Amino acid sequence: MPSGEENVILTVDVTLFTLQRGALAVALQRRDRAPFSGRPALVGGYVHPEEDRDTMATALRVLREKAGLGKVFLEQLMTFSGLNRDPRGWSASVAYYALVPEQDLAPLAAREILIVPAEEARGLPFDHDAIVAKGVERLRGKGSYSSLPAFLLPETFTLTQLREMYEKVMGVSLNDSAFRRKIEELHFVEPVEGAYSKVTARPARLYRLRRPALTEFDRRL
Amino acid sequence: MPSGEENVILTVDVTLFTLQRGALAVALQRRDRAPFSGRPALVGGYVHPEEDRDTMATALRVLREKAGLGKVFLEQLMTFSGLNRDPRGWSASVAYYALVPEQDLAPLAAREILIVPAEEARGLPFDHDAIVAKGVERLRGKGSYSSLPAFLLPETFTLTQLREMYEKVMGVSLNDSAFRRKIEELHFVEPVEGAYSKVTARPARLYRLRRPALTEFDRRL
DNA sequence: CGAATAGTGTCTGTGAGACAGTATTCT
DNA sequence: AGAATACTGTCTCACAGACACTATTCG
Repeated sequence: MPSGEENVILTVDVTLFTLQRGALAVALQRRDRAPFSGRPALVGGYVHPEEDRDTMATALRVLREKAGLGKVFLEQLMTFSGLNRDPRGWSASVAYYALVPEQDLAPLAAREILIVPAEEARGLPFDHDAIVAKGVERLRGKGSYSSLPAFLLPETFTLTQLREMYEKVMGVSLNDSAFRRKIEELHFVEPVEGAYSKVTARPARLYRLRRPALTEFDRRL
Repeated sequence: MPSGEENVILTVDVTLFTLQRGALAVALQRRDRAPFSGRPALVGGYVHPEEDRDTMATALRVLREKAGLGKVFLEQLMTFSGLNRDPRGWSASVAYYALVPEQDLAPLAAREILIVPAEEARGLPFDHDAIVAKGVERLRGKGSYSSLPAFLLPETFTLTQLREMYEKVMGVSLNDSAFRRKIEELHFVEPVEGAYSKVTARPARLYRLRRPALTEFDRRL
């Protein structure tokens, strides 16, 4: 029998991304217990083996219990581990990232959760700085060849909103007509019959994702 | 104090990729203990917290102890977890994948390790089928926009060898002159001064990676 | 010399950026 | 009408595939 697998702490940490004032932001929750009690950190918690089907279930439960969030886009990022990341001892944290449209953030208000711009999420406890950095990196990378940025938008959106979201996530500016062409060709979104957004001078057609899950493209947007 | 984190099994599993007879293959090791004793499975083992700095160290140790391998390309894939993947109970396995040139496989011979084509690695115990599938997926995906396939080649290689490796990993055929142009532009490899491979009719210039680590490209190869 | 493979030069089609031009709504 | 934003059409340039052509070695 192997000897050394006792006393390993297994947790899940979620980097919850959203948009705030037009910039990519992450949710930080003030910790209510030691270690680092009172300090803002990623939303996370212990894996409960008797309750959680797997770590994805842990992430969903943590989002529900600690942030009041139900359906969100959630994907595993990577696992961070080692002796020094948690003062309680050797630990492994399976990190996830979630994408939540700004409109769906209402449940967070009651829960001591701050939304801070992604670049300002520094000096966090544990190795949460590294987790956030990795999440941003993944978001930028995968954003350019997948429907990922669309999950930061409400269910229906205009092509201008979609382009602007890609621009914010990828940190570049995109040519409008080329963008429309590519969206047309990739057809991972479809127009909602007869639905128009009326917030701008000329009403714009509303689109929605054709599939509820992430779509990856052959080429970059 | 939280209640449910005891008795969680934490392991590491490594999908060791190599090339055999021109096709992508994985290393499987006959298990020497329960569960699934005697069945071929991925190379893996328990995390030893008092010995392993982190799970990457576990992977390196397991490769050293069980496969006799030292320096190999190693990257985290993702973590697989849940109640049903291991008959011993709720477990989490941090999966890694390794790339080893065919020439470096000598140490495996003495160790009950089989090399089987990636598509034939089916019916493995635990959820190792899923881990292999995810590894192949990652390899194919990342191979097209990074120097990843080069890590399956010996230290120096010809451009024809490099192209063929990309073709095998990505499962497509590439235009030779276009490939050479892109390699030139991306310059993640450099010619070795005065070194030529003499295995073909006309000797070919030998190249090596400019950086020992993975390089990601802006565009696809 | 011919076979075989390495490596180069050039043509062409496709697709992306640029940007002008048209459409629709509001004040 | 004019502003503002949505959307479309077209020009051009760059790049990738195709492929012919040259280079070098061996038998």
